[in-house]
Formats: sequence, structure tokens, C-alpha cells
Amino acid sequence: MPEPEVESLTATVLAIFKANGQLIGWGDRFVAPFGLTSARWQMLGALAFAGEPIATPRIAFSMGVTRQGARKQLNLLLAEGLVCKRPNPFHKRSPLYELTDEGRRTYDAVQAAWNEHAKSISGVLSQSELETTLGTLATLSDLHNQPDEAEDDEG
Amino acid sequence: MPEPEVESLTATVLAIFKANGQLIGWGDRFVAPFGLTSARWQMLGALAFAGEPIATPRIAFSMGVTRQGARKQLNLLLAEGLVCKRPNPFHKRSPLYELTDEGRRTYDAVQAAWNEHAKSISGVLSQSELETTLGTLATLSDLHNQPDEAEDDEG
DNA sequence: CCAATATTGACAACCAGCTGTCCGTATGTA
DNA sequence: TACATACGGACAGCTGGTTGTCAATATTGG
Repeated sequence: MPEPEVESLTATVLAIFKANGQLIGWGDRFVAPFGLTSARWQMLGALAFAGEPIATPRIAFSMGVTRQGARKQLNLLLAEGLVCKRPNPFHKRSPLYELTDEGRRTYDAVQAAWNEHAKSISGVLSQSELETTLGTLATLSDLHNQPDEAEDDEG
Repeated sequence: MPEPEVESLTATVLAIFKANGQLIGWGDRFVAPFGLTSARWQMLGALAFAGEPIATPRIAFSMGVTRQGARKQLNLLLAEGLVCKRPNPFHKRSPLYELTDEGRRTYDAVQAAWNEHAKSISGVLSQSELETTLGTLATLSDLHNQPDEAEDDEG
């Protein structure tokens, strides 16, 4: 039987895996009426959050996925007309991406629905709980990130 | 700009996605020397935790994945000799699974290494933080599980 | 100006989940 | 027993992530 701190950590990691699976599944069902999937919703969100045309590698970094993973979704969203390319004045082969009007409308509609849902469950999760959770998740992410991509060791 | 409670929830969900990705990647690297992947490590862990021969659907439920997902890993582990079938006296087509000696040895070795790692980072995450996080993740999982398990508030 | 190196998109292969379908086996009920 | 339903394995196909390789484009150094 391992020490209690090891058990807590193990349980937390397993809970992350489980929550991830549940949330992906729920998200897929949630945005299906809008013609989206969890992954595309997330990508639209990253583009909306960026606020300006942005290239693939930066989007990938901001989402914590690889360049190729982001590229795949970006190309799919491009084919669906939710995202458009803009020429990158600083790089001929790496265009910038931004939401189309339709992409923006779709995203806004989904966000309105998400806002409703989030408010409806905000009663059972206190702000401080969420912030503690956020901090723990950030720490765990940080402690297990790629050694060559970014090393952020302060302390 | 959404309300703060909605923002916290959104940030937490995104942090779950990110932590999940980082931990899967880290786990793959961590157990590669043992000839495992994150998914197989998890499966070995579920079998070890069960403590007795167990059938596919129960393992799937305990891991929060589908029957088919669990079955796939189980068959791969079977082919690798880390897991073995035992006849199920109550169901002819659904055998029970348990660790082989090699599976047990491999799992024990990985767990010893994990124990080391977990202890080494237990200093930066307090017990109470982990427990709060665990609770939040469980609540989020519960609120977003399959609709036939529990109802959602979508109107 | 040219050579060496780093970035980047495209493509392929792979891993690990999911769903759907088919068919055999259990189970409950009349 | 007989039938209807539920459960579970095999298989196929899809989604979404990963890595590796290659060719084209930037960037840097001599």
C-alpha cells in the first residue's frame, strides 16, 4: 500500500483522465446541433480568443497540442467554411487563420449555450474550489510537459 | 465578456484537457522503458486494483471507458502475455481477465518508479489541494456523464 | 551571394478512444 | 419449453491525437 500522498496523486491523475473523457463526450453531444465536435469547438475558441489572424504553430502552442494536430483541425474547419486563410506577409507557406462570419456566428451561438450551462452548474462548484483545481491542474501540466518544448522551472 | 463563474469553469475545463494531454504524453515516455503505453499501464492498474479476475464490462466501467475500448487493450495485453483469460463460470463468451506473473512483475516495477516520482512532486501539491481537485473533477465528471446514466439540464 | 540550419505544411502511419452492426449467449417471462 | 430482450465479443469505420519524413520556405552565418 503506497503512502497517502502518492495515493492522492494517483487518484487525481486518474480523475483527470476520467473527467477528460466525460467532458469530451459531453461536449461532442452538446455542440452536435451546431455541426461541431469538441475539438472544433475548442479550435474556434482558440481563434476567437486570439482576436487576430494567427498562424498554425501559435494556435497549436496555445492549445497545448502539436502543430500537426492543430493543422488537421484547421484544415477541416477551412473546408467547412468556419475559418479562412489570410496571407502571412512574413511567411509565404504559413498563412494566418481567422474565423469567418459563419464561424463567428456559430461560435457565438455555442458560447451562449455554454454560458447558460456553466451558470446552471456554477452553484455546485465554488469559485475557490475551481481556482484551487485550476492551480493544481496547471502545476501538474507544468511538471509533466515536454522537456524540449518549454521548460519553465522557477523555484 | 462572460461572468466570472463561467470563466472559471471554462478555464478549468480547458485545464483538464491540457493536463490530460500532458499526462498521457508524459506517461507514454515514462513507461516506454517497460514496454508499455499510458493506456496499457492504466489497464494493468485497473486489473491490479480489482484484485480478482474480472470481466471486460466491469473493467471498462471502472476505467470510465467503453466496453469496446477496454476490450481492445485487453486483447493487446493478452497477445503480449501480460494478462491471461480465465473461464467465466457464469458467462461462456465473456471470460475473466487477470495479470500474468509477467504482467504483475511489470506493473510492480512501474509502480515502484511511479511511487518515486509521485513522492518527489508531493511537496509542491498539498493533500488538501489534491482532495479539493479530486472533488471538483468528480463533480464535473458526474455532471457530464452519459444521458442514460443521469439527466442533463439541456432544455 | 551562397551554404547550412530551422520552420512549416503536406502526407503517411500509428495509437487510443468512440459508435454501429452482427451474431452468439444469458436472462426473464409466459 | 419457447420466445423476447439484454448482454458481450468480434469486426469495421470514424475522430482526434501522436510521430516521422519530405519538400519548400525562412533565417542565419561565412
